[in-house]
Amino acid sequence: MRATIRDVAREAGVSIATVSRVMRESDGVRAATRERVLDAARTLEFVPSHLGRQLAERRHAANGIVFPDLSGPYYAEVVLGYESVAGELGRSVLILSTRGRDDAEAAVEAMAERCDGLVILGRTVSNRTVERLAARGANIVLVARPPVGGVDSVTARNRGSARALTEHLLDLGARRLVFVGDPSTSPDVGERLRGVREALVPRSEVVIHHVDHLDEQAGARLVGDYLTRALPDAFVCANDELALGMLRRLRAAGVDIPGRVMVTGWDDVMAAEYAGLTTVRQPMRDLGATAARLLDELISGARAHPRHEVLPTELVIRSTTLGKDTP
Amino acid sequence: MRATIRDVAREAGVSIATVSRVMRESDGVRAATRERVLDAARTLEFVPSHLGRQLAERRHAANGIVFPDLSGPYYAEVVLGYESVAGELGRSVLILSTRGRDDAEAAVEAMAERCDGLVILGRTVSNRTVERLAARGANIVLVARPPVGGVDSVTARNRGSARALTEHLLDLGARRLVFVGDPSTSPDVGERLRGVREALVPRSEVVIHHVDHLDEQAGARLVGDYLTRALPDAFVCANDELALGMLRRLRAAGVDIPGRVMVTGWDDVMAAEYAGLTTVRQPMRDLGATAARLLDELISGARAHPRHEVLPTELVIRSTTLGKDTP
DNA sequence: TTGAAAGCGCTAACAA
DNA sequence: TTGTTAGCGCTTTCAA
Repeated sequence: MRATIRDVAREAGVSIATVSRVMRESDGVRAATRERVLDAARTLEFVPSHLGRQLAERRHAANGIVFPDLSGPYYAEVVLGYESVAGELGRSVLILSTRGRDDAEAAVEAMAERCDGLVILGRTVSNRTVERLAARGANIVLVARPPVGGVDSVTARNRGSARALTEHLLDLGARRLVFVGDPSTSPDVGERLRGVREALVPRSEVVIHHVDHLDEQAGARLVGDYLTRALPDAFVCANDELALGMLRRLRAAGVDIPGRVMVTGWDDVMAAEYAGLTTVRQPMRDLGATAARLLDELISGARAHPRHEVLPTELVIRSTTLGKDTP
Repeated sequence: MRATIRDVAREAGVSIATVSRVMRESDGVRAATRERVLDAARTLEFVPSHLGRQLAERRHAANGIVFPDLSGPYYAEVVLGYESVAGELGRSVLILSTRGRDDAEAAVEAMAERCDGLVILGRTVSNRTVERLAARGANIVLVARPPVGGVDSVTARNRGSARALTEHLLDLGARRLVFVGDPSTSPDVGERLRGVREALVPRSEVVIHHVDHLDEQAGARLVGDYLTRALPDAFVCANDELALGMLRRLRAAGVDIPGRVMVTGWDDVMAAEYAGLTTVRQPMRDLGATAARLLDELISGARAHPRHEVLPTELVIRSTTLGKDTP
């Protein structure tokens, strides 16, 4: 059995209160006494129990982060940015992936019980759940999701860059665009579509091609629909994975890109560079880091009013819209 | 203030023990009583405190996982596989990234205090720390790292596939190989190099090109060294990112691949496919899932003797060793 | 500067 | 079937 505070107290010939003071480095303990306690702790290999401490302090010293998945580079980067800041702030990080979980909402609520606050990415849980948690007093920061009630949020600029991306396509002569992705799958995607629409000029148009999953398979699959009929001037994909999937099939079919059709993605994942994909880069790590800081302010009570941060994004032009096909 | 078990007991007119029984779904409570308690809990919005429960049960119901980084796809996938199994087993998952942390060892030891067991990936902490934790009674599973003492481990087959990969290169006529990566950075890399050596035939040779970081930048950088002098027949890279970085620079310099020089990676990340990179696929998600199961056995005390799992890997041949340069 | 004692919110052994 | 009570390991008044 591991040594407890009482064992140390006995060994050092002091009370448990004194041991507690020494271990917490609170002052008001004579140097000689402190030494005796530290000696005792060392010989007994005493390590204060987090469990006991947390119960007494009624705090977890841990934060949670909820995300749909970690396969794509996007969420992994966000989580990483989050972890690094949370770690610096002395908090442990609990993770929860809702992918393939039918009890996501319950799992998130359970998680909320185990930490002092949590970050929720994208469309992992319903607004109702967010509101219920907030009402219950949980500290919450939403990422890549529009604000709900008085809850903090951090998002990357979608509309403006989608507009810039679209203007780039229009400049190159594109008029018939197909937006690939479902605006209802994520708030981000909805905003991107809005940006595309805002950029339209007379005689240009955008058609939405709905897909359920924003992954390579879906992208590759939908190419078939277009090989038998007319191709648009450009495919504006909701994310890179979708675009990469399309690209592969289009190239395999010998379609000239960007000559015959242009393709764009969103995120600027690592593979995008190798595929020569024009896309929009998001500050993924910063999203996580910013969320961690906002959450810390909430937990430490340094701030009462909600904040909504919007981080900048950047258009990255490559060969799928400009230049020859080989990257 | 949130309701406690005592509030519910008072509201329902029973003792706290009964409330506890109902909340834990332990039987031996009359249906009518249970209903009264559940009603009271509902009206008071009572949610049992994990803190109190954990202290009483002296367990955390949480596992930790320690990794160097999450940027590459490799660790993200392992973590994902881990989280999904741990989640199913009803455990929360704590994460800790050692990247850019100078107090990694201390952070890991602190983490060990907050969970019932932990998984350690690669070379994140020293053997000494692993041994100290094990001696202290911590439940540990090592991933992508050779066994230490009586500690569980899970690794992917490195040597055999490295041998197969090398034989593939030799079959294509390669004789002068350069192994890129530092065997000392990770045990996996050391094993891969060993596999390469085992495959060598008379008049073939392998030279090691040491690099500190196994990322794209490092790969791109070291290409310069070879453009001014003779290229080998093949670059065998310790991972895909390194290979992708080299590939980009080599292609930019107009070097014919695989005609002039062949290139191979390891991991089969998403970008590898777009780059046409010959590589070895690892069951990344499975590594994490297997680790989670082993850890659960340790924690639940279902197993006493250490286990060492080795998962299969698969050679994936693409255009950087076979075929024309365009993927 | 130190100690005694009362919690923190729960579980679990024992008694009724 | 239910209640009483003693912890779990710590923090934190309040007194000395």
